[in-house]
Amino acid sequence: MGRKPCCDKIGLKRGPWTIEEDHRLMNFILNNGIHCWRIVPKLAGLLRCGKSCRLRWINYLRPDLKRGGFTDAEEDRIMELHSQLGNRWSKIASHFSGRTDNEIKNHWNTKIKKKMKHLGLDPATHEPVNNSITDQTESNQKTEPNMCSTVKEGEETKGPTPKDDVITETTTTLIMSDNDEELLAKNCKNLCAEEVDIGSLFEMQGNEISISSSSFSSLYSNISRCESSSYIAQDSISLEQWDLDMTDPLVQWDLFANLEDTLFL
DNA sequence: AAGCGGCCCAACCGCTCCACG
DNA sequence: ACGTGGAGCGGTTGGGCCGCT
Repeated sequence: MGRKPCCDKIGLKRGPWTIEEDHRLMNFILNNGIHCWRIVPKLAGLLRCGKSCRLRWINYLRPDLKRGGFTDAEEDRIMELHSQLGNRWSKIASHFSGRTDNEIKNHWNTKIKKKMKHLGLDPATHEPVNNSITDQTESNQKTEPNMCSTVKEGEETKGPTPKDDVITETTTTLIMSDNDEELLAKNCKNLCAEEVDIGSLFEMQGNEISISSSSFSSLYSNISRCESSSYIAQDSISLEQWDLDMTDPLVQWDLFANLEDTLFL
C-alpha cells in the first residue's frame, strides 16, 4: 500500500526561493492566513510543495523573526536549554522570540559546539572532557546517545509531552489594520523585488501583523523610486500577474473548500 | 587575480507525531 | 482500535561566500 507522498514532486520547483516566490507566499498568507499548508502553494500559484512553503515562511518570511547574530546572552541560554532538552531544537527555539529552530540548530552546529570544545566541554553532555578522549567523543557523537537520543530510547524518560508543555501555539491568522492594509493595497501593486525585503517590514503584535511607519516609509520610498525608473519594468512584480489582489478583503478559507475538489484533490 | 579550502546557512529528506474519520 | 494523511521535527546536504595562499 504505502503512504502517498506529501506532495507530488513532479513539476515542482526546488532549491532557493526567488523574490517573486517570496512575495507570492507572503501576499497569500497575509491575505488568507494559514490553514492547510498542502493547498497554500496551489492557491498562491507556487510550484512548490506545502512543506517547502511552510519552511520558507517559518524560517525566513515570518514577520516576527529577529534578524542578525546571536548575542552572548542568547548563546548562554541556548547552552543552558540544550543541557536540559538535548537536540530538541523546536523546544529550545520556543524559549526565544524571533528565533527559529533551524537558526538555533545551525548556530549550535557551527558556533556553539566549537565554543564549548574550546572551553573544554563536551557539546553532547556539557561535561568537561579531557583531551585524551576528545577525538573519541567526537567520533562517537553520531552513535553515542546524547540527551535527545537517550530520551528516545526510554518512553518513561521522554519528558513533558506536548500536552504538558507550557508553550502556546498561536494560530497564524494574520490580520492587518485597515490603515496598513489600505496603504499596502495602494502601494504594493508594484513591489521592487530586488530592493524590498518584505519579511523585515512587518512586526508581529499578538497574532496580528503590523508594519511600522518607518518600515512602511522605507517600502514606500522604494516603490516611489521604482515607479520613476526604468527598473520597474524589468524587475517589479505586479500582483495582478499573480491573480492575487491585495485590495481584496480577507478571503475566508471556507471559500476554498470547493476549490480543493476542482483544483487538485 | 586565481585557486583552494573552510564556514555558514537555506533548504531538503525522512521520520515521527497527532488529529480525525 | 486502527488507518490515513497533514504538520512538525531533527539530521543532513550543497552551494555560495569569504579569507588565505
